[in-house]
Amino acid sequence: MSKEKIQTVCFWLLDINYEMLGDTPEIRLWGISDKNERIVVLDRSFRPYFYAILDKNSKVEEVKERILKNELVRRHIIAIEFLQKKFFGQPVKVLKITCREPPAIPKIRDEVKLIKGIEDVLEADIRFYMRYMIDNEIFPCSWHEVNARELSNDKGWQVDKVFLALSPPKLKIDKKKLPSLSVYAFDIECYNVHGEPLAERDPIIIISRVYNGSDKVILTARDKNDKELLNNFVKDIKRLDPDIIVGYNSNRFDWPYLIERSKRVRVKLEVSRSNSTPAQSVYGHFSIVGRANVDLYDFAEEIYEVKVKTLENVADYLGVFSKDERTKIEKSRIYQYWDEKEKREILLKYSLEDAESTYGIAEKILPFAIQLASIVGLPLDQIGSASVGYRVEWYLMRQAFKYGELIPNRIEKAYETYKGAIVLEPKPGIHENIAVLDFSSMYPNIMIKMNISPDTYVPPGTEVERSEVNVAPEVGHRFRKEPPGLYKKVLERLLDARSQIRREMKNLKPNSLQYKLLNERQRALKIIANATYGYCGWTGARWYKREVAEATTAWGRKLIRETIALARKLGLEVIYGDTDSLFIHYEKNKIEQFIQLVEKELGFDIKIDKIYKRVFFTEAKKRYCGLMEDGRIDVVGLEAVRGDWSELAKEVQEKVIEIVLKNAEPNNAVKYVRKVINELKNQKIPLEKLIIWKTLSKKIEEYEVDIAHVRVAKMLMKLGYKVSKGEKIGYIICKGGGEKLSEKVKPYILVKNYNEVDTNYYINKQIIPAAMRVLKYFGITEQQLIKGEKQTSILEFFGGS
DNA sequence: AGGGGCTTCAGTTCG
DNA sequence: TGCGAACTGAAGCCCCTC
Repeated sequence: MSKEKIQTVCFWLLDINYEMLGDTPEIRLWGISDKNERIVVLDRSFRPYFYAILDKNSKVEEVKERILKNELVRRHIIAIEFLQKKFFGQPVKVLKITCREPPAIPKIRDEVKLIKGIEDVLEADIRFYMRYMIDNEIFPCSWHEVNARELSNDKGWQVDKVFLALSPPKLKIDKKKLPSLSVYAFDIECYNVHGEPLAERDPIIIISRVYNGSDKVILTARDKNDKELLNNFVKDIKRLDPDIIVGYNSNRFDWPYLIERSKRVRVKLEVSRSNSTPAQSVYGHFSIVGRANVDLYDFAEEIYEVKVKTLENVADYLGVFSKDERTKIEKSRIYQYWDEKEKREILLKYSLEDAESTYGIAEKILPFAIQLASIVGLPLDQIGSASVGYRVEWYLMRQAFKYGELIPNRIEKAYETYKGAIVLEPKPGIHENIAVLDFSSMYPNIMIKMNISPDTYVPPGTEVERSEVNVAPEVGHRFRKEPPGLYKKVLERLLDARSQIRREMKNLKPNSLQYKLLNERQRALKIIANATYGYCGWTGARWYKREVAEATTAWGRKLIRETIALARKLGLEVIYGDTDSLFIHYEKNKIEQFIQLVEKELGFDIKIDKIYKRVFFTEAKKRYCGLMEDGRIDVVGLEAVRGDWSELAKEVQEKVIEIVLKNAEPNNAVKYVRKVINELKNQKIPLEKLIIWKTLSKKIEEYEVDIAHVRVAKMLMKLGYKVSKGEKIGYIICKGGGEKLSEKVKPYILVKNYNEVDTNYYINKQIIPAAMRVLKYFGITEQQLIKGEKQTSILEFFGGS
C-alpha cells in the first residue's frame, strides 16, 4: 500500500548507499527529518556513466557506431551523448556513456577504452553513490529538501518513514543547525589467556556501551560463551537505534572481531537500519547502513601532541577522563580478572571506563568530523579513514564538476623532488621582546594570486605573450593569468567561506552552540585550504603537477626574502624565520609600519602571531623555546616535545627551560638536574618515565640495520604479542647485553625490577643531553651536572674518583 | 683490535 | 594513501694506529 500524497521532506543526510532493485539501481539516502524522524529517501532515477575522450580527428558518429557494434557494451548502455567539456582547462570532445547498472561499469570501460577513435576514458572509477552526490550537489551532514511520495516500509527497515524521491534532493545551504543525533559509544574486551586475543579462538567477554552520555550498560558473556552477549549487543543497538556508533580503533579491532565471533557462534550481527551486517568498505572502514560508524582513532591520529595514541592518553589529553582516575589493568591480564570472581568487578569498571572515554572523545571530535564531512562531501563514516590527500581530492572533484572540468584518472607518477621553503639560521642564545610575524595561509594565497594550477600551466615550447602569464622565480614555470584555474577557484571559495564564518562568529557568544559549530567549520575549511599545496605535490594526486608545487614554493621563497629585505630597510633585525614566519625585535611603531609596507609593496597580509617576552635559540633550525607575556612557555622542536625521548629527559628539559626563561638563573637549573640524577640513582623515578617509544614504520623484515625498537618488537612477537607496522614500541634500556644499545633493550612491560635498568644510559644519553641542549649556551659543562654538589676541587677534577 | 670520523638509516618535528 | 627542510642518535663502515 503506498500513500499517494506528494510532500516536501526536509532532511539531514547521515548515510548513503545503493542496492540493485532488479536492474534498477536504487540510491538510499538515510537521514533525519526536520521533525526528528529517522527516514530513508529512495531515488531510482539515477544511472551510472563515464566519459570517453575522442581523438582529435575521429568522427563522432563513427565512434558511436563502433561502440554499439560491441555486443556486451550495447547490452549495458542506455545512452551515448556527445558533449564539449574541459580537461585541464582545454576544450575536449567527449561521449558521455550512460549504463544500466553500476557493477557493469568496469567491464564496459575496459571495452570502450580499446575502441578506435577513443583516446581515454574518464570518471569511470567514481563510486555510484558518490557520483550521485556530486552530480546533484548533495552533501553528507547537511540539510536537503526533496519532493517525495511516502512508501510503506515493507522491507522492515528501522526508520520512521520511507520516501520515494520524485526528483533529486536539493541542498538547503542556509540551514546549519544540527539535528539531535543519538550517539552510541562501545568497547569490547576479549578473553586473552593465550596472549593476544584471536577471534577464531577467544570469546568476547564484555561489551560496554554509553548511549547519549548518561545511559551506561555493561553486557557480559556467560563465562566463556559469547553467543548471548552478541545477541544482547545486537538487541541493544536495535532498541536504542543510534544515529552514530563510535569506537576507538573499532575499524581495525572491534568490528572485525565482532564479525568473526558472530560467524563462529551463529549470531546475525544485524545492527544496521536495513537489517544488514557491517561490511568492510572503502578506506578500510566498516559501513553500517543507515547509521554512521565512526572510528575515533582516525581523528586521534591527527592529534600530534599525543605521542602514544592509546585510548587513555587521548581521553586524558582531551580532558575527558583523567589518566590518574582510570582503573588500571594490565591488558595481558584481562583474562585473570575475568576468571577470578572477586576481581571481575574491577574489570567491568575498567571496561565501562573505556566506553565512557570513547563517548567523551566523540563529544570532542564529532562536531569537527561532521563539519569536515559536509565540506569535503564524503560520508561521515568515511571522512575519518580517508587520508588528507583524499579529503582534498574529493573537495576538488566536487568543484571540478561544478565548473565543467573533467576529473583526471588516478595515475601513479614517478616521484620527483623539488625545492621547498627557506629556513633562516637562528641567532643562538636569549633574545628579549620578539614578535613572531607570519603570512596567513601563505601557499593558498600565492596559488590564488599567481593563478597556479595544472590547468593554467603553460608547458615549455608553447608561445604565449609575456604579459599573459605569471612566471615563477628561479624555476621559470609559466601560468596563464586568465581564466582562473581550478586551484584558484577552489581556494578562493574555501578562504572566502572561512572569512565569512569568522565574521558571523563575531556576533555570537563564544559559548553558544552556534559559535562552536561555526568554529569547527572554519577550522575544517582552513585545514582543507592549507592541505591543498601538499596535495598538488603528491604524486598520487589526480591533479598532480610537479611544476605547480615547485612554482608555489619558489614564489614563497621570493616572498619571504623580499619581506626580510623590507624589514631591514626599516632597521628591524630579523632573528629567525621558517617558511612563512619571521622573528623580529618588537618595536611597536616600526612593526606596524612594516606590516603596512609589506601589504603595500608585496600585496600579502602579514600579521603578528605572538610576542615573546624572551626567546631562546640553539644554533639548530626548527628548535627553540619562548616565554610569552602571560607566562606560558612554547617549546618548539626540542627534545621536550619529541615522542622519541623518555618522559624523564623531557621533564628535565622542560624544567630547565622554565628556569632559564623565567628566572634566567642557569645555576638553579644545574641544581635541579643534579637532584634528578640523584633521584634516578636512588631509584626514585617511576619506571614509566624511562620508557622510550618509537614507531615501527615498516615491516620487521624490511629493516636493514639492527635497531632498538625492532629488536624489542621481535621479542614481543616471541612472547605471542601481535606487533604490526605503524605501531609504537615502548622499551627501557637495561644493563648487560652487548656493546650496542640495541642489545640492551627490553620491552617496558617486562621490566619489573629497577636493578635491571641501565641508569648510566639515562644519565648520559637522556638527562644530560636534554639539559645541555639549553645549558651549554650558559657556560655550563657536563661535569657540573654530573659531579656532586659539594666538590669540583681541582684535585678531584684531575685525580678522578 | 680499537677508536675516530664519516656516511647511512631511521624516526620525528616544523611550517 | 599531502609536501620539503631540518635535526639527531645509533648503526655500520672505512681507515689509521698500535
